[in-house]
Amino acid sequence: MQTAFSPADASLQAHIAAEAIDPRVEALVTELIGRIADKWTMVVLDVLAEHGEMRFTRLGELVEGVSQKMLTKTLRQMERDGLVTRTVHPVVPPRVEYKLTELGLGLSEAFCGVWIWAAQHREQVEHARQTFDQRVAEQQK
Amino acid sequence: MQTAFSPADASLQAHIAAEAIDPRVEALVTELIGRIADKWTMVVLDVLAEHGEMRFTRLGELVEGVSQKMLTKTLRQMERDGLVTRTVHPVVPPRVEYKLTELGLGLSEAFCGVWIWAAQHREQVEHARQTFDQRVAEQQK
DNA sequence: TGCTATACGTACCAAAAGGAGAGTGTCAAC
DNA sequence: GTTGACACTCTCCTTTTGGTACGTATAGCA
Repeated sequence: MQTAFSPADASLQAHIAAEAIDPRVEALVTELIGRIADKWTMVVLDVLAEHGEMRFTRLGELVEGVSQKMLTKTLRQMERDGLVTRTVHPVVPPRVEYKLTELGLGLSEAFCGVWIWAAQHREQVEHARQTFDQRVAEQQK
Repeated sequence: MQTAFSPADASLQAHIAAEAIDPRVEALVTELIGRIADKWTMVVLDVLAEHGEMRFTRLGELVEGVSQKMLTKTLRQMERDGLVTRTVHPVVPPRVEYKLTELGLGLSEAFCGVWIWAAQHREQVEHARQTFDQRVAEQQK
């Protein structure tokens, strides 16, 4: 066994100082973030935050590149996590509306900081990548 | 072809209003976030932000559950993206120190909001999941 | 009698992620 | 002479992810 280094832990304690330092909190938070921070969830969150209530097909148009399968899966997951509500109108061609809950809206606001950071530092990251790749290429010569 | 809905887009324009509305910006930002927001990168970012400079093995201890393979890969990627610096001391048992750059530090701060949100709303999410699962189970009866 | 639209569900399959475990090189300590 | 520390690297193998394509129900329309 070389995987999973020793369980010495207790990190992150300073993070939310007044909040609980529950031993399982970090694991749960990590899992939550891991689940939320996949590509599609983030984009759907973003589109929904900007356009409000929306139907399935329209969402699929705005979330560029997503397949129907993934959109369905992502929306189900978000519904399960309480981030969106799914309203089915029992009409002839089915009509389903998706909308962010308060919880989802709050998350999208929390993520806003990351979006802004990414937009502002995009060039720096790209430059760093070029430099790194160049260095690696030279070492291999 | 049913995948990838029509390319009607132009979303997110309001996001960083004054900033460029470059057609490729969104794609690049999305890719950047997608890369950054994987499980290990986030945790490494967090641990490094709290403990400062650190060696490989120690990092592996604090990032609970990570395998050496994944830790190496994650760190290489972060180095490539300019988030960490890797300092090799050419001594007998190798000694390598990892440290966040300004860029990495900035990102960890941007992510802080998400951490806080996750910690604060963990119970709500768990409750939503239980409700959802129950509803699904009842529908299948 | 088809045809279309909507919001999926499902079967199949390829690619990627990621864990387990062993190997590597070097030098110092026992 | 062998063991151990460190920071990996490599191979093998399983699991997960995600894309493609097709199926489905219903009713209005031509």
